[in-house]
Amino acid sequence: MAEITQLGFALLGLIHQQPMSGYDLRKVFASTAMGSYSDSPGAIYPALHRLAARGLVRGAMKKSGSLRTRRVFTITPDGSAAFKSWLKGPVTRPDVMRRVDDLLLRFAFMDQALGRAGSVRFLRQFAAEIDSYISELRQFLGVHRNQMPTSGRLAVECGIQQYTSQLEWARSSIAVYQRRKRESK
Amino acid sequence: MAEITQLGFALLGLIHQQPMSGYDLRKVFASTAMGSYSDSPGAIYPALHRLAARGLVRGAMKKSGSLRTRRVFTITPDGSAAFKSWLKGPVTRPDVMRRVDDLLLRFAFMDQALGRAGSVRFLRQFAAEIDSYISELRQFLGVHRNQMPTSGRLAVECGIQQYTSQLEWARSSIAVYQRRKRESK
DNA sequence: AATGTCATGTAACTAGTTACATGATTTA
DNA sequence: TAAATCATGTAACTAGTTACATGACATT
Repeated sequence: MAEITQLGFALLGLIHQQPMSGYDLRKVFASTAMGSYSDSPGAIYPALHRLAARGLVRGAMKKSGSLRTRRVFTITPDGSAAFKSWLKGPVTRPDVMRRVDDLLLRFAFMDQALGRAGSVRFLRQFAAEIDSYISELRQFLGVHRNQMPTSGRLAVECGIQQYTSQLEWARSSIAVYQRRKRESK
Repeated sequence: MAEITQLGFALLGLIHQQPMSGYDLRKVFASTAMGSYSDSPGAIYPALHRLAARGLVRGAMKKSGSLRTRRVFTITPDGSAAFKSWLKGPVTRPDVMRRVDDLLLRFAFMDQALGRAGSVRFLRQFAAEIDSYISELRQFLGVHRNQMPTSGRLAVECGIQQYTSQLEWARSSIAVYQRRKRESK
């Protein structure tokens, strides 16, 4: 069975929060900080139908007042399980290298679906993987810095700074959860 | 005529630096900080053929010692022009929102192809666009912060920090070029 | 009456993915 | 001789893109 795409998981996550129609989902992508996903109907409707065909969501026609009938999608138990197992997946090197945005999307959904413990577990993995990738980038720079043009070197340095800022963020976010835990005692 | 993809420009940029075979290019993607591009033959060889079909690169068979004959690609004047016009393109909001990596790739090539002035022009545009996007994110957070789960809020804050670090990088990089300019006088 | 927005969808095209094929040459 | 590496390629599949179609209702 083909894998669920990032867009699929983004849809699943939003529907997990509350039932939504395709149109609602498009508006979310168009208007919130989740702008990295396409709000084009040619992407969203087929993706929703794929999720429905696997039984991860269920669509029901719903007349809302005077407007056109909408197909509102609700998550199924299977869908909820698939979503949570996606959230729980490990943070890998390729994720960190080329899909940090997707990792942050995963994290954004985490509290509600897995609770504080899940979020903290994710952040620790995230921090560890970033930390090790920063070392790799530094090493790369050390070896190649003299053969690189200035802009090439600066571009790599931008990456290092960016990951460093994300590492700090992850550590301070763990602290936020721990503070909250103490307070709730 | 269909547009050239990011992978296409990445290939064009590397070939612009020096003639290379498909195999060489794959190794670059697999071994350097340009890991965000696929090193799969099913992506690279067709992409090279597309560039060749447009006359942007030209491939020539070359026997190198004892190994299998390689097809070494060289950039053409048309290819060089297309590459430079890509480098000179504006830094847009969608670029900043979902393709910062691609922007940094563009920048990494910039020194050699456009010189210091081009790099600085790029950095100024980059900084301006990032700055305005940070404002947008802060505003979004201000409006929605109370309706968001902790992890959602933190995820947006991670984005803000990341862009802030990139903004600082851009400004200090401009300074690097200016210092160098003074020194060379 | 014309235009705009709500809402869902499809068709044609494109580029990327995985997996395999090919064959030469080098190393164990 | 078997396995690994060099080097290029193709086939089948997938999901995304742009652009269009459809029709109900709302606004001007």
